[in-house]
Amino acid sequence: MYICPMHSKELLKGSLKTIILKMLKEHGRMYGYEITQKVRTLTGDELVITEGALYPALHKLEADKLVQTEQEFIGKRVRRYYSLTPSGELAVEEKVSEFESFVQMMQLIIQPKTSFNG
Amino acid sequence: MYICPMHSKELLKGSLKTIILKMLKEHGRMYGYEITQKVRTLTGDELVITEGALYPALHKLEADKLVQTEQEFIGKRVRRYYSLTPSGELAVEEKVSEFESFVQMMQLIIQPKTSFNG
DNA sequence: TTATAATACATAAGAATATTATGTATATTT
DNA sequence: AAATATACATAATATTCTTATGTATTATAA
Repeated sequence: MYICPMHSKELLKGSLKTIILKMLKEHGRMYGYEITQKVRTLTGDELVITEGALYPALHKLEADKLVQTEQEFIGKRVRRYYSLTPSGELAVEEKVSEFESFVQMMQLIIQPKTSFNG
Repeated sequence: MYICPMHSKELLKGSLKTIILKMLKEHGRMYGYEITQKVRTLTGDELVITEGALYPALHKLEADKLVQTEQEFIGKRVRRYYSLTPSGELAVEEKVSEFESFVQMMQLIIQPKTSFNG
């Protein structure tokens, strides 16, 4: 299985943790694979988070105590659930508003106001 | 002179070339330092492009033939003007619409539609 | 007039974060 | 039985920033 994701993956850089935290905020506890699938369906298969990006990001968030984990066994298969810590709850809001600020700044550059269509 | 830029510089990653190309598109030919200053004033000192990011990005764009340069001397000081090549003209549109697609995808994640406020 | 700040370029070391590839193993579908 | 999907993980590599440093000219303020 290999699906070509969005054209510019570069833009994902710096937004992945925001995405993960927001998904956990919205859906409560989730496991890694579940996050990638939810993001895919949410974005109509446009945004595909690779495992090589996802798991290191989750581990980093855990090391930073923004998420906490609990293991479960589904049959013999291990599943690692992630959920927000109190710090994580705060971090989501920060990250999301940072992103929104950034988009607003980008709009200033991308959609410059002229005397005609300003 | 050292001004603290936006909180999350991570987000810049992947957008810098888009910014540069769009600035050249809007303002015609520009030199590096001019780009940083224009971006700063445009964004109310929020987005500060550092030299260590700017010049390598410009050199990369030149190597990729998206921009072309001409040197000028202002007194004894060299100034290197950049402008879009035909490929660069195409690339701006691509990059900008990629960015806009990305933002739309992020909105799907960040502002999920509920049955109440959807 | 002289020190400081602004202008204007450049590059190197290091950090962060992604891609791509690989590995392991279980469960489900064809 | 084979292929695909589920579910984790990590290593090598690439990209792209930050931070720091370097050089040099011009303008401004003390």
